[in-house]
Amino acid sequence: MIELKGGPPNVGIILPPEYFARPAEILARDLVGAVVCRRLAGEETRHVITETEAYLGPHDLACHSARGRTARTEVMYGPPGTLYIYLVYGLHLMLNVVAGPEGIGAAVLIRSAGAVQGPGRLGKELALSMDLNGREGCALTGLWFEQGFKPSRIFANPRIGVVYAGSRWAGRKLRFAADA
DNA sequence: GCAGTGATCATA
DNA sequence: ATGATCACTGCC
Repeated sequence: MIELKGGPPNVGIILPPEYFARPAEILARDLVGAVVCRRLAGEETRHVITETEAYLGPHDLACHSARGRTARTEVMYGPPGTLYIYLVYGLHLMLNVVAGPEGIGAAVLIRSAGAVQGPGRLGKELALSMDLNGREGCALTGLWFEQGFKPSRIFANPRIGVVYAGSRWAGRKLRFAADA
């Protein structure tokens, strides 16, 4: 487990798959302040993650895996650290990482990073494509995560766009954002 | 405020 | 095969 202590921040250390092998609720909180990195055509870009959401598994009615294991949700059941990408509203590709423990179908949605606010815009900024779906987040894939900074303050609020899940789940504070 | 856009999933 | 439903955004 990687821990940020006092002193100079350890930027540039790639988060290994084991890092993601924790409950989504914990992981989502810890990923705020981490860095999402992309390499495309030889160019590397980095954005500090500012907003995430946790999707806990089949018991979480807002989670895709609550509808069972399907062709789309299959990758959520894969190893932690796997990228889960999907299209919403016919337009926007969402970036998620599978959380642990393996096999329960939990993931963390990366909503905002750097100056880019909103998961759809982030998908565009990172030039996501469906062939990243199911791949491990690592340098070879061209999309990975690095250790970043510990935000001074993190807010927890209800997730966006999940009212259909009912108040019990829509109301839970599973969305995490850094102090702006 | 709401139209656009297309994969996905349930119903048949 | 058909139709409703979206982890949203941008322009009215």
